[in-house]
Amino acid sequence: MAKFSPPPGTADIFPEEMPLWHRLEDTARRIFPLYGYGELRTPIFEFTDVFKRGIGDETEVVQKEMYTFEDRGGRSLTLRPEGTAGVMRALLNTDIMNGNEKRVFYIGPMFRGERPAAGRRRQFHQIGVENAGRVAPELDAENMAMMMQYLDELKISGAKLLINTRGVQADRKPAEESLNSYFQQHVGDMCDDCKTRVSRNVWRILDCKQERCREIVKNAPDYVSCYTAESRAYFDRVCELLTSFKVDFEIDKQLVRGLDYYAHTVFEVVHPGIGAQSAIAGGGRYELYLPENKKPIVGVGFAAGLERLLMVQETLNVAPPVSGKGPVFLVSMGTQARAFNMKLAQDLRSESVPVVVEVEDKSMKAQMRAANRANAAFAVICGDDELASGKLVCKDMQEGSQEEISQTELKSFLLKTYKGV
RNA sequence: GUGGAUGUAGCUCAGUUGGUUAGAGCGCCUGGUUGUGGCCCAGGAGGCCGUCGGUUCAAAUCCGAUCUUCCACCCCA
Repeated sequence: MAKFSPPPGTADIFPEEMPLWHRLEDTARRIFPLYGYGELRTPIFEFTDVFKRGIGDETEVVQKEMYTFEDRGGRSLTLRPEGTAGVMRALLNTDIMNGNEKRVFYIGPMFRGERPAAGRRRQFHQIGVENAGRVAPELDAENMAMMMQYLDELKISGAKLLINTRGVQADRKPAEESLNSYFQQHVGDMCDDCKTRVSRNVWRILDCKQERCREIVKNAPDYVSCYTAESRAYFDRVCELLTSFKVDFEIDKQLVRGLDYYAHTVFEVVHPGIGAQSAIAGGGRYELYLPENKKPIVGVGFAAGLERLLMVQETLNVAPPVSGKGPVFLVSMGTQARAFNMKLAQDLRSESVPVVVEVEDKSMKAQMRAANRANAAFAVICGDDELASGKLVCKDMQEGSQEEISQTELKSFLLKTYKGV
């Protein structure tokens, strides 16, 4: 039991739940190409510097959540805690830095050494999208529209899109100063965490959950007014476009995201009812520096947490995908019949008909029970009589009716019902 | 990393103020006359009561430690 449980924060995903996962993945593979995106697979671990530089040395993720280890050559490697940095590392091998746009998406596990809780795992799974190489409000808006279409296809209703702007690097200094001087005045009334945030990272104070801090945040200065007119126009354009796409959104000035590389638009999709971790997808525009890269890579993208999407689908009672027709269950009475059935099974499988055979010498009753449990569509019975007459008994498990049928007739019947041939 | 709950058969859970061979439902297995499932009936298998240590004549039940799971915080998807 406990002895055989997987490491904390990880989980085995069994065949029974796989259809739900495949729906998330298949939908991504169907929707994202409509916008010109292709799937990219990058390694699950990278050189540690890719994340240190890419995500930001100061971030919580990098400081205390990474699974870092040395390989035999003494290189420092890290299990990827997010997708963007690795994707950009891969795209650097293309001509992305010359203003060429790249559109890719990825699906896979991420690793963060946090304490597990509702919607938070140490190995979790994300589907993410990156549009790299160009800067344009059109791309930001399109990215969010695509994300919302994806969620819509997954029947995720009641999700709220929150957006905000972080401006560009030059905007942040004046904005930070204005926030700083305000919070300095209220330091005494803030929670312990926020007291240190005043000097370390004022932005974090904006999304503190403590009641007393929220009161203070309410009257915080409008830092966006410190941005340049250009940055504000960029954001306004993004909002206009979203409106014209009929994508509902809400501007949330308290939305700040934890990774250093964000610039301009940031956004998050939240859904109530899955616990404290209500963000099911999030992203934004970024300027990302990789080791030995003087110029940042620009792009816009988002990632959705698959476990959280599944949680939402569960609370919304989204119907599970309809499963296909159950298999053909071959019932054998006697060893000769079983040998016959084993061969027949191979023959049918080579024609893509799903077949299950009982290999132990069990009673007919037991085999029929097994057929029922396997959700078989048909049970085909073979015993001494059938071997002698050359006619098998085929029972429709749904109808309960059965008939004698020759092997060749059976085969063409099954091909027709399973493949429509 | 901090805090709060939790841990008994494959699953969901009972187990009274510590007292003999630890229970139920579901699931599983075998039967209910010769080779027919789902319903019903009967029987059966399956637990060192998370682990280690302590208190006691006696511990699933009390105490401690540890681990797991769950939830919250920090942070994020």
